Amino acid sequence: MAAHAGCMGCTSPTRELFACLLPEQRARLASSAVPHAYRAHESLFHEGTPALALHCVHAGAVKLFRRLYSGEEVVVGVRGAGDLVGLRGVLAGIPYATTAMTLGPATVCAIPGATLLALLRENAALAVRLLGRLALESRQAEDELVERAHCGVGQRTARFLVRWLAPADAAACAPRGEAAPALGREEMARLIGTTPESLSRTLHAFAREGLLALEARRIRVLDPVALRRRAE
Amino acid sequence: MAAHAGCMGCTSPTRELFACLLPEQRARLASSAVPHAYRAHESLFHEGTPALALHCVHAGAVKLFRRLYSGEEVVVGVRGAGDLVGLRGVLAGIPYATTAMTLGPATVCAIPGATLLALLRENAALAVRLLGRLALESRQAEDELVERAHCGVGQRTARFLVRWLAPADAAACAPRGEAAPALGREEMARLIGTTPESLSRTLHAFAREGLLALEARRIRVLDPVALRRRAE
DNA sequence: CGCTCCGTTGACGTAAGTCAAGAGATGTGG
DNA sequence: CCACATCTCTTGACTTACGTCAACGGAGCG
Repeated sequence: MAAHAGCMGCTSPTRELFACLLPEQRARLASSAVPHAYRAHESLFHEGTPALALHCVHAGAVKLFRRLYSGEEVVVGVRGAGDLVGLRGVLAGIPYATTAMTLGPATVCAIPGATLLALLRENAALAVRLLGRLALESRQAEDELVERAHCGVGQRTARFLVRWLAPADAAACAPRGEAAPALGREEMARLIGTTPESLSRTLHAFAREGLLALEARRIRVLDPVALRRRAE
Repeated sequence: MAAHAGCMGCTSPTRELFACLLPEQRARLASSAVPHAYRAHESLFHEGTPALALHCVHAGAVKLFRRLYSGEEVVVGVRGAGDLVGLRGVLAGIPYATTAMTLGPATVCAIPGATLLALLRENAALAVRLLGRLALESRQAEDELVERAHCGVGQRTARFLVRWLAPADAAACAPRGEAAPALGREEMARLIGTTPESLSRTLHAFAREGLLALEARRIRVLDPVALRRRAE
């Protein structure tokens, strides 16, 4: 158990989620949930493979994407500390629809699907909470769709930067304090749903307007208010 | 009960979903699930309002959309016979994120959220099935996102026509046999995520290639194979 | 007959992807 | 420490797919 102190850390932003467990159940969860420190660009699971585990992101960030026949990857979402990854597949008993890959160093707990389903059968409150999470997941996908459909690259970029660099709700979640990993242009572009070239132009346009400072690999926000307004 | 024969019809494509109910439970469902015949362009519920009921589409088609500040609507999905609408809001206890509106005449059952949640508490099997549906909903949104992100208007149009006009799985679901309602260009364009002008051009391009015949308000598929290939 | 509405078509504008070349970085071996 | 190779980023020129605007045409209807 002591060995899994880190995993109870895993349940830290997720603590509320598992707060409804009985001590015995919590122990069971702790003993089978295996926390793992990933390095950058490691994958948690692959599109199309059976959903064996639910992943709780403790620290770091994870991108979810599908690979098209053409080989290019379409990112459908990014998850950070406190988020669950792979919930849908586990709950519905269907294969993962996306590949999950860390964007930087990350700590992630893997909760075996069987364990989760067992807990879920015993504890209705947990079921309700997970349901809420699944609903959130569905909503996020929809939001993402609307955003891509309607917003231009500029707006999407601004929105991304706000979410990525701003510990907006830093007040609430302490572990989010960690600096977001510096991304390459290629990767950042994919997360936003554009190309490195277009991203570069957009970024420099923002810099010219005094919103950002571009230094080496680092992006510093100079005018958060204007940036947020740009994100609408 | 006899009055609700139509509603057990409502559970017809959905029959499998509610097959797990005990007779007593099924009776309870039947007595509170109210089937209603909608006319074209009536709304089932509105974005932002509390999710009071789960809607089962018995016949017809329903579009789900959000309205932007600008006033334009973004369609995030279309549901047909056998599909559930509004599941997410009811299960998660959050307001509807979209407005649901019939595309043509439609028969839809409204199951009060309270009734559903009560049944759900008693019947774990039902919970699991609904969960699967919610997972499906989440996946559909993701699919839609990938499609919009990657495919051009031509491909999306072809894909839409295949889904809309082809009783592809007509074998399985009999009630789907009904002709899809003829849509105006404006509406069809929105469903595809484009403009009436672009749609018109695309449609006529398809017609020139011999894939379609455009007669008055009706679109007839001349070469289903080629059309499907065009949809990838 | 003339109205309005919808669909069609053309001309044009624009955002963003593509291609290609250059400019910094970063790293490696001599 | 420099020379060289590699890689990422940036920039410019070009292309393309669509959206936008506007005019036109036909169908339905009073």
